[in-house]
Amino acid sequence: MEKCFKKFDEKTVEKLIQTVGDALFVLGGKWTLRIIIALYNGNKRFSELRRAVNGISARVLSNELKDLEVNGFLKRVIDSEGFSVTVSYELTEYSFSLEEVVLALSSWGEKHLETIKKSL
Amino acid sequence: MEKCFKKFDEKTVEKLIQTVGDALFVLGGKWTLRIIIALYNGNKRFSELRRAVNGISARVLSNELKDLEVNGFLKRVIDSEGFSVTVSYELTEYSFSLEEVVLALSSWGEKHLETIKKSL
DNA sequence: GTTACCGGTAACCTTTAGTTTACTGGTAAC
DNA sequence: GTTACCAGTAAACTAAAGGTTACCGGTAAC
Repeated sequence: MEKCFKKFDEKTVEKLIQTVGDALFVLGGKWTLRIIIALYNGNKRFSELRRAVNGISARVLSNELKDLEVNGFLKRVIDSEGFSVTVSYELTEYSFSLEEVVLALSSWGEKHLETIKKSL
Repeated sequence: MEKCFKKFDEKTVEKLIQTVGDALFVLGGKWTLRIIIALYNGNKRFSELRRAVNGISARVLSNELKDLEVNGFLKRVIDSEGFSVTVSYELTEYSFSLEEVVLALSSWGEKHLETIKKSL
């Protein structure tokens, strides 16, 4: 039960610490992944995102969207064809490289919540 | 290239946002996962952890270890058999439910770093 | 013409996370 | 006996993240 867990050697652990750290540096924020996920089922406008990502303030959403654009996760799409200009946000292909991460976090988060509920 | 990404419906997205949020609430910190990973290749003592998890201060490590123990990720093991008492930290089985998350984050983090290097 | 939504921005404030420095009492090596 | 490692802790601080309130010009409905 104990020794069987020692499956990683030192070098591997060192590398895992580094790469997981790199990933969390980008994705570890409270809102980053939630915003990306909210765009998984199609483009959304600013106010739609505010509703989808419950609890986020306009200021934070605005800042996050800028960061996400700079980091290549989404594009700001301006449509000036109609009477009024509309802005919407569209994921880039790069965002979809996060699918594995999102699914792993999601299924762990779900199990974790169950575990907590049982222990109460 | 666009429509093919719309593979999640609204309900699914809503649930993903929730569960990923729950997971990040526990794991999203700067140090949490790094400490857990550092223990993957066997128990470590306080000062060993400080060295393994580069850059962490004693205070933060101490606090994190308390949280991790309360949340059931590790046990503080006191060995008073020798001449001097030694303390070490041991992962619980529950920590190993994180393997998928760790591997997903790690491989994404690695790819992300390459992407950034190329774009410079 | 007033009310409301849209896509934000600015200024200010609070909370959380993390750092630094200094210190503790005990063991052990030189 | 002094130097150093061990496992931390306390206090005081800084930095970063996030929240609150108020506001902007524009469109559009009633």
